[in-house]
Amino acid sequence: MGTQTRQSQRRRQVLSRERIVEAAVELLDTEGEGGLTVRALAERLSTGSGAIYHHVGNMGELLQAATATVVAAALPPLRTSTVSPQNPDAPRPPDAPQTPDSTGSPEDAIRAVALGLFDAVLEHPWLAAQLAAQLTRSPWGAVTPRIFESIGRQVRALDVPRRDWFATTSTLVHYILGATAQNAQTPDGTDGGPFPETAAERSEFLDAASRAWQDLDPDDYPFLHDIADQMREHEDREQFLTGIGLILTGITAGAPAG
Amino acid sequence: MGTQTRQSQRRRQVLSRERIVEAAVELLDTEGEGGLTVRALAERLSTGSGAIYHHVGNMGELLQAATATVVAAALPPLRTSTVSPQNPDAPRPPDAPQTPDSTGSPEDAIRAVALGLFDAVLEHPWLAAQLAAQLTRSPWGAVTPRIFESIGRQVRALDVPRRDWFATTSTLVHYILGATAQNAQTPDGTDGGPFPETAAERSEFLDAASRAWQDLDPDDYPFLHDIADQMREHEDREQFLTGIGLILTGITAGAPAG
DNA sequence: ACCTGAACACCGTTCAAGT
DNA sequence: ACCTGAACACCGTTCAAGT
Repeated sequence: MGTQTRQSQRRRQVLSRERIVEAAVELLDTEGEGGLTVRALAERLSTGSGAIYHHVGNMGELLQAATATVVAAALPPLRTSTVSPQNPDAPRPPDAPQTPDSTGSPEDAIRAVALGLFDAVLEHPWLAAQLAAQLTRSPWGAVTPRIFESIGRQVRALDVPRRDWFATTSTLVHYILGATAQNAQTPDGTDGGPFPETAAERSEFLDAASRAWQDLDPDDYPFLHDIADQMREHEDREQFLTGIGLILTGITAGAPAG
Repeated sequence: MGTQTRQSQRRRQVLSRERIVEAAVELLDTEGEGGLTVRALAERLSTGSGAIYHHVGNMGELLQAATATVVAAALPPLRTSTVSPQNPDAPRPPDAPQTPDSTGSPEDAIRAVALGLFDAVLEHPWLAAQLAAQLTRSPWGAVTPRIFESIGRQVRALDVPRRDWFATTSTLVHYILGATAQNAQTPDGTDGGPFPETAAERSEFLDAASRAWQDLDPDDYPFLHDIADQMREHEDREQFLTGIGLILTGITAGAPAG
């Protein structure tokens, strides 16, 4: 047990893809979208800029990995951790607690998944733009499948005919991503920079937007003019859940339980 | 009618914000996301890079203006022109199918608005990323209000109680933007570059994605594994309309006509 | 194998200088 | 007022050179 052989705690930890992604997330969280830079990353990891490319290959790939990491942490685990599904001969104790999935309705589980993403975006404002970017850049790869799986399982648990699974899940995922994108609350200030987000600032922000809607020509924008006050007073989270509820109603109304 | 006073067609037209935005759209259309550059723009307009900043002030502002222009062209006019129901100067893509006429039900009008955006994204692949970016950057300003107004008017025409106008419209808009974002069909190739998009390429693309889903560990991704074939065979436009229909069902089921 | 860091080919933006 | 275009302060990425 030499004294100098192990400084693993904090000093010269070997560079790895995992450590780089972790540092990238921290940088994005603290400095904003524009804060993630190969040079900044290298400095934070006490290494040269070129070293990054030995583990990551690409800035886009790094952003994708950072996004995937945060998304995975925000969603329920893929495998229920308590019991291994690979062990069919394991005897079930008669008093075994039911699995977490079976406790609530599928609707509640969908709401939980959606809120997990919603909250992740509040915690990591850069995530909204990244989710959207990833959705447009690699629609079926990268982070989307992870979200699709979490939602789709619950759709399957609803009384949705098999042929509608894909369309139904797509609708939910698209809504969640669209709604989530708008809730980044990163005002316009020339992208990047640390994020605001006190309650007072949010209120001020909505006030300004509401006034802007009210100042629009009522002949061009009669609707916006009408609901400018409704917009100012809306609550993001509540509105988000209302949307989920609307879609769930549409789903179950189309295929009533039988 | 002088011979030399008007060379407005192509030569030394005075630089203007409008002309710059127009050139930006062309550049984005032909060269892809990465093709819009102040230098490229200046060259295309036969001017210096600094001249751009006399009219636009900002790259972000320019992107916003380009997005707003294309979106406005894709949506029905804000004021109904009293006489002619048709819009003669609207540039229609050569193979664009006709959209449902707005003379029908509010539901059909909503579908028409949504399809207008859907088709605009097909025609301008860069639009998907820009819509998403604008949604996250200035959620209530820029292009969102224009879309909100078009959808909201039709929501008002449905039997939705006034207090639900905002939430209902938000839900539709969020879904439309989320679904639209995924339909950019711009594969991963290091953003920018001219876009692909033959039918064969699309099919190949979906095939690869479907195979990728099938190759996932069925213990981690049972749902994706199950619907991989459904994903491959889905038709974007039809799926998009199914989602709209689902939400419309939810809306009318929640507030039945009375 | 892993890392260094100068160098390269780009960006957006500015600004003295021209007309 | 409008435009020019060199210059500035950045980027991401590469690659000979080190260990």
